[in-house]
Amino acid sequence: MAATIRDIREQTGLSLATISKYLNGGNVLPENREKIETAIRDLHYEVNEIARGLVTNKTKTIGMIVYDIESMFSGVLIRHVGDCLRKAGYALLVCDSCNDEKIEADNVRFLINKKVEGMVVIPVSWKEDFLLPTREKKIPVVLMDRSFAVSDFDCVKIDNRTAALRATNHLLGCGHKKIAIIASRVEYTGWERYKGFREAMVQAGLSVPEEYCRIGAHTIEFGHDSMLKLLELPDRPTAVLMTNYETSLGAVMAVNESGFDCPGDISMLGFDDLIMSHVVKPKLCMVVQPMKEMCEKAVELVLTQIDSKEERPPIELSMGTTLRDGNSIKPLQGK
Amino acid sequence: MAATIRDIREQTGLSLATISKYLNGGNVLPENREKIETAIRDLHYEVNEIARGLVTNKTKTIGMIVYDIESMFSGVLIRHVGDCLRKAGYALLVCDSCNDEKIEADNVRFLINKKVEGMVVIPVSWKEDFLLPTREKKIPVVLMDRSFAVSDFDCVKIDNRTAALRATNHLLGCGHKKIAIIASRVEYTGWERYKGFREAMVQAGLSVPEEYCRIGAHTIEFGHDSMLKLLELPDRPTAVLMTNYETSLGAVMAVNESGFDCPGDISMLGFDDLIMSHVVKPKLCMVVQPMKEMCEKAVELVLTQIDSKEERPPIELSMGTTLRDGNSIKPLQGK
DNA sequence: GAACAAGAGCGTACCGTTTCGCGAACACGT
DNA sequence: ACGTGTTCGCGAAACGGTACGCTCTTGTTC
Repeated sequence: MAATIRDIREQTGLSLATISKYLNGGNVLPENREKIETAIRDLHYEVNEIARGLVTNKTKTIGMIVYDIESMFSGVLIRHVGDCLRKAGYALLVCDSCNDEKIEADNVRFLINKKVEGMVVIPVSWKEDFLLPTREKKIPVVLMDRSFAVSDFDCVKIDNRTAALRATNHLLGCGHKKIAIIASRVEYTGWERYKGFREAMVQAGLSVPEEYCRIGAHTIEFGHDSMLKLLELPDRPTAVLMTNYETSLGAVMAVNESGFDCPGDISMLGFDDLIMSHVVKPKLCMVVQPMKEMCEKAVELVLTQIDSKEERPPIELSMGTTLRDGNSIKPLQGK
Repeated sequence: MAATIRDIREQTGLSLATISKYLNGGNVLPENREKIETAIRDLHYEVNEIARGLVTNKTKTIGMIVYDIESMFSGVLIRHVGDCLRKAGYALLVCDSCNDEKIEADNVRFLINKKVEGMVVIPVSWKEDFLLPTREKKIPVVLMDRSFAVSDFDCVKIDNRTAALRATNHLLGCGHKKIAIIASRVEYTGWERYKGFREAMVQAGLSVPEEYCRIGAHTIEFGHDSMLKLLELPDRPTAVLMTNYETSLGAVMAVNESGFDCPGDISMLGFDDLIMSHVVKPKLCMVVQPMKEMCEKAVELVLTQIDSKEERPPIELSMGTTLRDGNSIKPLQGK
């Protein structure tokens, strides 16, 4: 059906090798170049990437595994990573882990089977075991947003500790002392943010009651429940720091449903602005990540790994964050 | 590096043909089956889908083009389509049109170049021109959510007219008479929903002032602006019907920022529930689509098109919707 | 026991590219 | 006129599978 390189040979009288050379940007005589180009036009020829892939052993495809494709956070990352890759001539194969470690491990095998040349992964699991198969096959991997305690993989993320520390300091600066935190237990990210929070509190000479620390799942539900529990405490906190997108969302939900007023009754500071900060009232003060830049870096890392054959130690990129103002924080006359 | 079918031949002493037959589920002698299986285990053999694709001319890949990957609506659809395809042994290549017709057209060409066997498309354009290349190559296409005025493609969507009509009747049933609508101008979907709305109003013997009809872009911004304008009218509507996800989101935003109260000052009825109806206060009453079922149908349609070689007239599937209760509608003592 | 059918295995051509080694043609300086 | 170097083209062998048509075993039936 479709024209092949052989059809071009027929029409031009040249050899396969010459035509192939032309297709790959090699030098051919102007006269032959002409012939080939008209033949391509006449026959509507397009190179068959499958056949090319068979011999070059390259698929020009990168796999991306996201923890939850329904999350807007994933969506934004997918868009930017896809854009960058497209510019570099690569395609993106997206897999959704549905927040499930088993599916995540399946995804890795699936992508290997699809012969992707590299992977960008926002992991669900706490351990890197599920990525082991990529090591066997020497497939470059770049983690995003989340990394592991001891990691052997390239990673692009934000400086979680500092971000949380500064966010907490902001609350402290507004006069808050009774600050609660909602964080995720499972991975490094949540843990680092939690540490940043504790550090700021210790520096301020404040102690944090057990019941102010809600460490749990990375879900809207957990954020929701945690916030409700916090609001029910006899000694309510005056401010809450939510350390990821999902729990921020859930917490906002809970406050809106509870009848409490933000910032009147409780101040809030969230993480990971997406459209959310606009849709909720009042506008949420948030820690925002440079998502586009992170994606550019991630793509850069995975492509350089592909290009250079030598091993190199893993690179961990820590990007800065900014604190975006809102009016979800009430200044307290302190001390 | 990786083991090939030829390595298996070495170890087993069988021929390529026999091994290939085994791999494709053919019958081989139990004794040979045994040999092949141990060889596969020993050598960690995995079939090379690229090579297989070259000869069978099949990639076992479906392309999906979504209008905006940052929209949760897209995310949900991607997840379900991906799930269904995976079960059928197909991979999903996702492309993001960024609400841009030019990018959309590029995406079609890109997917054709990637030799996908079929496409699932949530279009941005109002015309089907950009899909013409798929016709030339005889690549099956299924549209989702949005179709064209005169369409030559399979399509899975909801019964937009009825959905809007019933939603409007619900508002009317609550005693509302001054009902405004925010709809998208561009495609069939928005137009049908608008027609359903008009129909219900006419049936109720009510006229709709010009300034109550906000027909425009399919964006959060348009929803936001429209709602603000409606709230500023000297003769404010008592209820607003938002006919898609983005404008619903924008409208909610606007009300929250404006200081008006919902449902006290204004009642709202939205379209396309995603997590949104929980995160906003009060809980939004919404028209919800059977998204999972729609995806199952879409995949079914595209796969049957692939399997059967004969042409058949396009199938347009119209699914029913349900009206999900909330408390964003204030009952009026009418008449 | 011959005729025949069914089942299994085998060779080999092919899918559409790239790549490698080699040779032809040409230009140049001496 | 000759060696030298450069440029460009060619033939053929991969790459890793599938599939067609043939042969060779078996087992069954009369």
